[in-house]
Amino acid sequence: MSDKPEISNAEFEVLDVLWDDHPATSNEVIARLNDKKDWHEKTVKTLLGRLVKKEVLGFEKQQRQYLYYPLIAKEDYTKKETTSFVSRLFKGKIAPMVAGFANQNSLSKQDVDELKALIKKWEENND
Amino acid sequence: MSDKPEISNAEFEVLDVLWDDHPATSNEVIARLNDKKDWHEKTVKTLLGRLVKKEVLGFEKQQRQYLYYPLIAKEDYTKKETTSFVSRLFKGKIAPMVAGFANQNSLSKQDVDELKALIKKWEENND
DNA sequence: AAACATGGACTACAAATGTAATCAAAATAA
DNA sequence: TTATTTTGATTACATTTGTAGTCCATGTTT
Repeated sequence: MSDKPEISNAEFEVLDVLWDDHPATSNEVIARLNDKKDWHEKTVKTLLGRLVKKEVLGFEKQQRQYLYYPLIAKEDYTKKETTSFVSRLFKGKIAPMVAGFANQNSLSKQDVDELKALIKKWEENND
Repeated sequence: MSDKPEISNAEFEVLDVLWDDHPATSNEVIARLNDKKDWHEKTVKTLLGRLVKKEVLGFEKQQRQYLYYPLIAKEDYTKKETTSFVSRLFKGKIAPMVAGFANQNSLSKQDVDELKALIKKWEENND
């Protein structure tokens, strides 16, 4: 039925600023990307166009400009990506991935507290 | 100094069977991939060649064939990939990623136990 | 109104990627 | 030994991706 979008890295950056706040004109997107990336205006417009063609973004005309907005929720996207990432690299097991992460990066107390909260919630639902 | 390998999806599949067991001839790799992927022999060989060129794989000649083996550890690769994944999609915070995962997939008791063990270990080292 | 600026559409083009086929040298079979 | 097979090396080719440039219609400035 519906095809998985297959969003490239560069496209993702564009989509991400729209997730942050939308709708937005191409110029707003360009301006916001300017902080992070050193992309030519035309490049960003190409990426916007590609995302529209991929049905990842929609837009509505405001006079002569377009107001772009995401057609997929960041949450949905990240969940799917995470599932496939964990499945590819960690045989679908989340703990080894967290272990590798913790080992490479430093976990803050807050990270740990949040994880504990998650676990607690899980345990409440599974007893 | 050293370049990040930039391993494509197809290349990753090949590398992954070599992580499972190596060294291996191209035919062994092809055979093992056959279970998962429906790739032509020539395709796999191309991928092996590209991985060698990228210095992700090494090989030594055994008579006329090559015995391929990984030049990078899966553990190192997954750690780096995980860090960059979490950083891109979750602003570097591990808990939201686990939350999204747990919400999309079902966590087993074992998953939770492993997470708890990780946390415990962290707490022992940080008091 | 004439000239210029702006915005999206279309075109460009090299590198990476997926997916093989062809070639040549060596090993093997007839 | 001659034909055939096998193996890696080289070549092929469409698509995707990164990164813009050009065209054209419309909006804006003088």
